[in-house]
Amino acid sequence: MVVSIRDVAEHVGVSLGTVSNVLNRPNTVNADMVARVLEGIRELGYVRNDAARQLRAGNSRTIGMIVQDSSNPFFADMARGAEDQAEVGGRMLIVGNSHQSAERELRYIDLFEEQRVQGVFLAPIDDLTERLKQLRQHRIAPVLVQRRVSLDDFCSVAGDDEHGGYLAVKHLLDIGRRRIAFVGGPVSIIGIEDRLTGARRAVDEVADATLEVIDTAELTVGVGRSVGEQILDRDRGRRPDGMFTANDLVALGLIQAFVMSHSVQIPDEIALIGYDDIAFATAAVVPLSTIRQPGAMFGVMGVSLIQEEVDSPDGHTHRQVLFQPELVVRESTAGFADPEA
Amino acid sequence: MVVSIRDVAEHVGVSLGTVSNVLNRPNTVNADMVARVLEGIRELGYVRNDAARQLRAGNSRTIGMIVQDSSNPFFADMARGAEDQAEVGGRMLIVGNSHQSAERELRYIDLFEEQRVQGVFLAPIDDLTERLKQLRQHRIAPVLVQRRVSLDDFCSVAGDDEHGGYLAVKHLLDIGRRRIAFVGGPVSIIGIEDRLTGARRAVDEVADATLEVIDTAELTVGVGRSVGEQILDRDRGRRPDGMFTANDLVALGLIQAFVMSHSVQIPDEIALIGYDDIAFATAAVVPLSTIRQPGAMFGVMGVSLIQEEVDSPDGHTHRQVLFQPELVVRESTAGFADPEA
DNA sequence: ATCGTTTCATGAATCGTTTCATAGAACGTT
DNA sequence: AACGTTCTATGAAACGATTCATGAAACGAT
Repeated sequence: MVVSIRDVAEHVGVSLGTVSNVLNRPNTVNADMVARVLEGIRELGYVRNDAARQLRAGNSRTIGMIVQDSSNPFFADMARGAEDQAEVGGRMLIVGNSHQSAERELRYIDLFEEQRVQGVFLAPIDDLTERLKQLRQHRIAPVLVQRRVSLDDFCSVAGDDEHGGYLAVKHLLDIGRRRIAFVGGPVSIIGIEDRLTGARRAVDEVADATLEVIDTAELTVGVGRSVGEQILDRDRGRRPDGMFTANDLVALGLIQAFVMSHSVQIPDEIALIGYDDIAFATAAVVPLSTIRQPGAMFGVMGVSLIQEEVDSPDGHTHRQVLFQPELVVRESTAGFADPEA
Repeated sequence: MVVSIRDVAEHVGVSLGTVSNVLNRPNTVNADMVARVLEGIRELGYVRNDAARQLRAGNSRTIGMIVQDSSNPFFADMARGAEDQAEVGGRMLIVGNSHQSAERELRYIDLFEEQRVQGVFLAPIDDLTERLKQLRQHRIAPVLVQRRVSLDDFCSVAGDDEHGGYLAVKHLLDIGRRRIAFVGGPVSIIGIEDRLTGARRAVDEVADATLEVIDTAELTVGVGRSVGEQILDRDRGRRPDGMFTANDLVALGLIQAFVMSHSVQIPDEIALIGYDDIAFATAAVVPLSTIRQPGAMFGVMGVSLIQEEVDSPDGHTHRQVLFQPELVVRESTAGFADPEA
C-alpha cells in the first residue's frame, strides 16, 4: 500500500541504492537511468519518508521558533521574516506559541529537541541558559532575541531597547511634556526593562521632568484600555501629559480609552508614543507615534544566524546583532514643534 | 555522545524493551523499575529521537497548516486557535505561509506529506481536490477552510460568506445608502465570491440601489489606501455612498485614505463596513463596522475535525461546519438609525 | 591482449525506536 | 507438589531511508 524506495527499485528493475542516489546525488547516476527511476517514482506515487531519512542522516531540515504572543503583529512580522529566510535555505520553520507561559516554552523546547530541529529561535521568558546549552549536545543551535545574555554562548538578535526608550521619552520632553508615564511590564518580556532604563535616562536629563511607572501584567490592547480608564479616573492635574508605552498595542488601547471618553485630547492633553511600529499604528484613531523596529529583519537575521552555525559548526563564533530603533512621529505627539526643529 | 534508549538500558541494567515500555506504557512495568529507568534517563540526559519513533510507529504527532497571509490578524487568530486545539490532543502544529502563491502552497503540501503529518488544514488557493485525495494514501487527513467543495470528500470549516455579504450590504441599505461599492478580490481567496453574491442579493432587494464592484489583486491595507485615493479622484457625485470591503484590512486602508484627505466624512458621505472583525477594527481612526467571524474557532474546529478523522478513520463521515457571521455596528456606519430600529 | 582508469550500479549495514511472541517468576488453588 | 494465572522483563525483528566498500563494465592507451 505505502510505497517505499524498495518498491520503486523493484518496479524499475534497479537496486535500491540507485534510487536513493537518483534522489540525493543525481549527478553520479547515468542520465537515462535517472529518467527511468524518476518515471518509476511518478508511476508509483512514491513520497520520501522524512522520518527514515532523518533517522539515518541524523539531522532534520527544520528550525523551531517560539514566539510569546502570535497575535501581536510585531511577532507575526518576525515569524514571517524567519519563515522566508528558512525557506531560502531549504528548511522549514515550525512555530510554537508560548503565550508567555514559561511552562509552554519549555514544552516546546522539549518537543523541538525530540524532533532534532537544526536550531531554535526564541525570546526566552525564563533564564534558559542551561537548558539551551543542553540543546547543543544534540547539535541544535539556539539563537536568542535578547540583548543581554552571557554573550559568548549564543548568537542573538536584538533591538537597542535602551536607546529606543531614550528616543521615545526624549521626544516627549522635546515637545514640552514633563509629567511622563511609562506603561509596561512584566519585566520578563524581552527588552521591557531596557526601554524603561532608556526612558529614565531621558527624564534625568531634564530638571523638572518626572517619571511615573505603571506596571502591567501583559502588553495587550485590553491592558492599554484599562490603564487608560484608570488614568481617566484621576483628577486632571494628576494625569501625565506624556505617555510612553512598552509596545504599540498598549498605546492603541490607551487611545481607545481616551477617545471614547471624549474627555481627553490627544496629543494636546496627553501625548502618546508606542513601540514597534506595527502596521496598525498608522491606522489608529489618532495615528500613533512610535519607535520603529524592523520586525521581519529580526526574523531573517535570527534564522540566518542559525544557518551560519549549522553550516559551519566548527569555525563558528557567536554574533550579537543589534538593530537600531528609529523615531516615527505621527499625530499622537504632533501638532507641535518638530523634535529636531 | 548521543544517548539512545539502548544506552539507558545498559546503564540501568535492564533490557531495551523495558525502557521503551517505561516511556510508552508505564503501567505495564513494575513501579520501582519505572523509577529506576526514569532516574537513568535523567542521569544520562536521554531525549527520545522522534524520527525513529515515527519511522517505527508509522505516524507523526504533527498537523500541518497552510495560511495565505500570516500578517492578516484574522489568519493569525485562526492559527492560534488551531495551535491551541492541537496542543489539547498532544500534537504539534506546523504552520506554512503560502503568501497566496499556489506554488508555495504545493511545496508545503509536499513537505507535509514527506513529514507524514496527521492532517493538513488549509484554505486552498487552487483546486487541490486531486492532490488532497492523494494525501489520503498516506493516511493524512485534509481539512479545508472553504464552503463549496465536493462535499463528500473532505471535512471543512467555513463562515457563511453569502449571508455575511448580505448582512453587510443590507445594513448599508438600511441606513439609507444606495450607491454601494464592493471592494475585493481576487476570487481565489476563500469566500470572496460568496460575499459578493450576498451583497448583490441585498442590493437586488432595493429598487433604486446600485452595486459597483471594484476588483483588487489582494486584500491589504495598502490596497485599501490606493482604492481610497482612486475614489477621491472622482467627482463627488460619482462616488459611492456606502462601501463594503472583503476584509477589514482593506476597509482600514480606505479609512486612512479618506481621513488623510480631510475631504470625505465617514460615515456621512461614505459609510464603510468591513469583514472579519479583527482586533484593530475597534481601534481605527473611525471605529469600523464589520461582519464578525470567530477566527480562533475556525482554527479550533478545523483541527478538531482532523483529530476526529485520525482517531476513528473507519467510522468517519465528513462534516461541513458552517459558522454564522454577525453584524457589528460601529461608527463607520453609525450616527444613523440603528439597523434594527 | 593487457592493463589502468573512470564511471556507475549494487546491496548489506546502519540509524533508534516500537512491537510482540516468549518465557521466567510469583502466587493462589487444589 | 502440581497446575493455572497473572504479572512483568526480554530481545529479535521491523520501519524506510542513506552510506559506502565492492566490483562490473566500458574505454583508451600501450
